[in-house]
Amino acid sequence: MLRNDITVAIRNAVMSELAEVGYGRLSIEAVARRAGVGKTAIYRRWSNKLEMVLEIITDVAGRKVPVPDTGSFADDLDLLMMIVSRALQHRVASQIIPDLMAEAARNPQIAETLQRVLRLHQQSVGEKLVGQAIARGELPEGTDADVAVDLILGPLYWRLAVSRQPIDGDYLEKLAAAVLGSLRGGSAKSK
Amino acid sequence: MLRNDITVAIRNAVMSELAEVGYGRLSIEAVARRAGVGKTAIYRRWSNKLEMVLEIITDVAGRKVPVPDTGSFADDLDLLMMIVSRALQHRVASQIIPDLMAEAARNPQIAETLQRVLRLHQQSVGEKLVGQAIARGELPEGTDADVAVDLILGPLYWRLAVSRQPIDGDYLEKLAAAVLGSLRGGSAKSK
DNA sequence: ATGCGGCGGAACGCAACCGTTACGTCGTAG
DNA sequence: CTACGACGTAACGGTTGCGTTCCGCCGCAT
Repeated sequence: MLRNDITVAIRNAVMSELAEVGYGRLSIEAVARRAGVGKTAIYRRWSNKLEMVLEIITDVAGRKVPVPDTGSFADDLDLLMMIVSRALQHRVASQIIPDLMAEAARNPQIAETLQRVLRLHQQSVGEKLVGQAIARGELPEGTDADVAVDLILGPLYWRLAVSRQPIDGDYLEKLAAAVLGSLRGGSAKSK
Repeated sequence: MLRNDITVAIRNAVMSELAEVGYGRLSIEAVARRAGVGKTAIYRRWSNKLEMVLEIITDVAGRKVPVPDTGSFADDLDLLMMIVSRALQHRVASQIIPDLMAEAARNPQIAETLQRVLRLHQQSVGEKLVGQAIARGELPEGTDADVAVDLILGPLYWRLAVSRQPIDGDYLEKLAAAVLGSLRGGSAKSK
C-alpha cells in the first residue's frame, strides 16, 4: 500500500536532517519539507520522531560489516582500520554518529538501539579479529579483547569524529603499527 | 552592578541544562526557570544562547590542567590517564563534552571555541609530555606526538564517552601499559 | 465505471520559546 | 531620605513545531 519511493525519500531526508541539525532539533515538518512529502505520509508510517529515527538508523547501521580475515592479523588490522576510517570520513556518518552518541547519553531508547547495532556488529568484529589472531598465535594468549578494541577504534574515532583532524597518507599505517606494537608488546593481558 | 550570586546560579543552570537536554534543545526560559531567575537577568548578561554558552564553557574548560611531570614517562602517562578518566567520568562532563563535540561539527563558532580550549590546553599537555619523554630518551627520537596523543586520549574517550563501559580496577593500568608499548615499539615514527 | 487508499496541501488548536517591554520590589550608595 | 539599578514577574507579538483532520487528486484494482 505505502508507496516505496515515498518511504525512501523520507528515509534520506531523515538522514540528511539528522546530519544537518542533529536529533535534538530534528523536526517532522522539516523532514517532510525536505523529502517533498506531506506530514501525513510520515505519520502514516511512524507515530513518533523517536520511533522514526530509531527504525531508520537501525536499518542503516544494521547492514553487516564484513569481518576482515586475510590470514594475517597485521593485514586484518590494516584493512579494518581502512574500512572504519572510510566510514567515519563520510560527511553524513561523521555528523550523525557523534550526535546520536551524545543523545544516547540521555535517551535510554537511543542508547539501547546503538548498543545493539554497534556492539553486536562493529564491536564483535574487533573481538573476532583478536580471537583469530590469538588462535593463530599472533597475539599473546591472555590478550584482553576489550582493551584491544578500545585501542583500535578509540584513536580513529577520536581523530576523525572528535578532534577532526585530517589524516594524511601514512597516518593510518603509523597508527596501525602502533596498535599492533601495543598488543604484541604483551601488555594488554587480562587478569 | 550585576549580582554575582545570580550569575553563578545561571552558570550552574546552563551546565545542568546542557547536560540534560544538550545544546540543541537548551532554551533560555528553561535556564531561567532552573536558576530561579528572570529571563531579564540572563539577557542583561548575554545577548544570545550561543554567546552565553560559549562564554560559560570557555570559562569552565579554560581552567588549566596541570601537566604531569613526575620525571618518568610511564608515571606521567599513568597520571595523565587517571586525570583524564576522572574528568570524563563526571556525569556532567561526560554528557556535555560529546554533545558539544557533535554540535561543533555543524557550528563553526562552537568548533572554534572547543578547538581553542581543548587543543591549546589538553592536547598541548600530551605534546609536552611526549616532548619531555623524547628529551629524556624514553621515547624514540622521531616519535610522532600527533599519533601519540591520539593513542593516549582516543581509547579513553572512546571507552568513557562513547561506548560508556565502566572501567574496572586494572583497566587503566593495562591501557597505559599498552599505549606505552605502542610508543616505545618505535612504530609511531614521523615521516 | 466505480471505489479504495495513499498522496500533498492546508488548516486546526495547543504548546513552547524567542527577545522585548512595563511594572513594582528591594538593597545599597550617597 | 532619596535615587538608582538590578531583580522577578508577567505579558507582549511572532515563530515554530506538534499531532490531527479534512479536502481534492490520482493511480490502481475490480
